[in-house]
Amino acid sequence: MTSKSALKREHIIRTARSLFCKRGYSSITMKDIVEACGISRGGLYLYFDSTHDIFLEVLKQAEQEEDGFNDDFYDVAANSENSAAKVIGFFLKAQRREILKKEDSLAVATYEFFFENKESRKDNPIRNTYEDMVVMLTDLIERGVADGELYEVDAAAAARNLMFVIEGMKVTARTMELDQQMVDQQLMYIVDTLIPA
Amino acid sequence: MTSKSALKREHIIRTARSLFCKRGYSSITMKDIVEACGISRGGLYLYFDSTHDIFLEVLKQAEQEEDGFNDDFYDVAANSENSAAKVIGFFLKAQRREILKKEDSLAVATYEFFFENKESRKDNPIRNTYEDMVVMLTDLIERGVADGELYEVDAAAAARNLMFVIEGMKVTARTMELDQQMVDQQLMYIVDTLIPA
Amino acid sequence: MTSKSALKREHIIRTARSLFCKRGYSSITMKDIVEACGISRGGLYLYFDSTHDIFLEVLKQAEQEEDGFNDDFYDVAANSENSAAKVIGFFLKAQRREILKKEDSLAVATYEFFFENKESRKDNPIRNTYEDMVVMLTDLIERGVADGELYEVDAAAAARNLMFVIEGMKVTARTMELDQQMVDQQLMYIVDTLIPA
Amino acid sequence: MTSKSALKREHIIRTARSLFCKRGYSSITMKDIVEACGISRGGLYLYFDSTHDIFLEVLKQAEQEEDGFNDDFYDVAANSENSAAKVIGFFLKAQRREILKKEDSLAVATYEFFFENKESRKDNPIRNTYEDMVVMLTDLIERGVADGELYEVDAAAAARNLMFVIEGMKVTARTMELDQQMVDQQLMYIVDTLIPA
DNA sequence: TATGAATGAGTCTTCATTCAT
DNA sequence: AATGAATGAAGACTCATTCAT
Repeated sequence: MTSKSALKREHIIRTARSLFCKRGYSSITMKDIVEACGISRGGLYLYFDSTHDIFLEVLKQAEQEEDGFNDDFYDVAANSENSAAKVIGFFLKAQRREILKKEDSLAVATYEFFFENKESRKDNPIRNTYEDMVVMLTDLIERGVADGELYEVDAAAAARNLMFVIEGMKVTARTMELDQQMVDQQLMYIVDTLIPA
Repeated sequence: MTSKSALKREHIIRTARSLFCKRGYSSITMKDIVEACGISRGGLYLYFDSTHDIFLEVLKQAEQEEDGFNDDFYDVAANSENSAAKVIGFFLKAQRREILKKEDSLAVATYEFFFENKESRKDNPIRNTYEDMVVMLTDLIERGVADGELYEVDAAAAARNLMFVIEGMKVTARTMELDQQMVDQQLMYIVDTLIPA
Repeated sequence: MTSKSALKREHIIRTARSLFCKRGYSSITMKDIVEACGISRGGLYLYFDSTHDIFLEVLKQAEQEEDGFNDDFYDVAANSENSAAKVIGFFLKAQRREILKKEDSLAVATYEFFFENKESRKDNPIRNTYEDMVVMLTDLIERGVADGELYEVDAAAAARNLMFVIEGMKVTARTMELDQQMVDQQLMYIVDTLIPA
Repeated sequence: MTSKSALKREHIIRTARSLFCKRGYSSITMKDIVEACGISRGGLYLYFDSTHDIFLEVLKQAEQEEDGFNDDFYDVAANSENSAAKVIGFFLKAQRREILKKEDSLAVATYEFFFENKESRKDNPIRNTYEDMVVMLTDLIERGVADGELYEVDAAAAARNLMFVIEGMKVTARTMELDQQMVDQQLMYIVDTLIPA
């Protein structure tokens, strides 16, 4: 049975998450969260000491969901029936969604959080998930190269390159303008540099 | 003639810039700037109404300096004596510096600023300089392709790809960890996808 | 039979007392006591309504212990075998300990409590014990004077004088500095003014 | 010319002082002072950072006034025309006022302050003034003894004894009850132990 | 122009106290 | 009896902004 207290904690995290998605990290105050949750000032402090702590929790939870995707991705990648090209396509499609996501994205909040918290950079859920992804991509590309499906590229470098392009588009979508067309153009370009026509 | 007032304005902008470099955009207050400048509270308001306005001015000035570089780059690129490969190398070396710059970089402040100011995204100096760069790179790559110096790529897509990888590394260097080695690996990789060995 | 409830009450009082000894009266909150006792917030309120009430109870109990000493003192004083000088020496030695006691003393808390609670000044356990002591000392000195053991002093005034010097040293030890040597000097001085060499 | 700012500072100190006299130290908040002064919350912070700092200033000022008395006392004591007995009488009369002072006394606030601030005990204006007084009294009693005006007492011990009795009465007047009669009785007693009839 | 004192709104944080279980 | 979640009032502190000089 989930205790009432655990449910409330959940409620706070979910509410806070939607605030962080809408308005980023830096500008959110404990008061904002209190009001959005419809609880008392003191009540929030029973569960969390600061927006920093709350965001960490939001991140942790978001990563768990993301890990779900990664697991799926891993399964797909591990299945030798699927060609590397196909898996890469699957991956890019998912990333495309992330890049273009507006309402529901923690991207801006996460950037802001890590700008402010240099200490947290080394060991945090985001970082770990990120590195996992690099490893999976590297393996995948290696396999593709071995199978002659992909160009003869340095798999590790290519994997990271992919990640940097995606990261670059993610941040550009949130600081300048980035339309769907351009994302598609880029993804296509990446595919072209990896997969012989 | 530079009036006293213009000098003071300059002084404010320069001082604020160093604050923004050190501590980003969001956390800087009018009070911080007043204190760093050694002027009076009221005095600052004679010149600027908010940190927002000041940052805009800082950006404008930073872009002017950058334009200086762009002009140089343009000259180098336009000089038909220089091979496209050589110019791209020149460009990448400059970007490498930007990516790894710690002390003196407005990157974090700029990200924070545009995260908070969605309105400013469409028309701002950064954006314009950025687009100028894309155009120059596109021209350059086109020429390289035409000369048979580069692989047969879609010049526009390749130019943007370059920019996204760089942007991705810039933001990663400021939210996670990114060492010089990895930057070099990536730049090498880019070169390899463009320039036949 | 000691009920469970009475035991808990005891536990609270004892725990609170050690807090008051360590940190005085004013700064102690109900929360502090709850946490030190390891009981629930609501639980404490079943027994006491405020730190004020708790402190009163602590005082009452402390006075009972002190009354034990006073009874002993009274017995010693009443025993005509003991010279007045000897009894006074016995008394001063005990006071010396009190004055210099650091860890385990309620002195600061008591001062703070009565500073804040003017109403309680007239009738409280401290006051009563104090007056008992004055009476005992007065009797003792009277006897000593009658026996020719002490100088011819006004016994009531001398008794109070003794008490004021002690009080003065007690408070000085807790607001300024007061070393053991000075206490001894003073006790010696008092003895000299009372007892012919 | 006294600047407006210095006047306001003065105003704050005077207002705070009367609060400290009325209600002691611990219970006074920055808000209390703000309201008593009729200024804004932020306004007070322009001058002082905490009640601690304000009280220190109040003490400093009070000590300056007290030093005025001490100077007078010193002059009287130094004038060889005045017998030691007369000077002691002068001193005791002044202390009598202090002990019985109700409205206008910083005594309680000062005790509370030093209970809370053990660090400040060693070097603070109160302490210094106190030690000055001990020295003056010691000199005075020494002289009185030399002149045969006083009993043959240890001057240093007698001076401190005097101070402790006074301190004892001061604190007793503020934690229990102490009427004028008892004070007079005690002062008389002190005189009797020092000055032959 | 320039100053810096002054304001007051906004946020953080802690606690006494209550109350459903 | 006992728990501990919840509340809301209270106080600390900071800043953007104004204004008299």
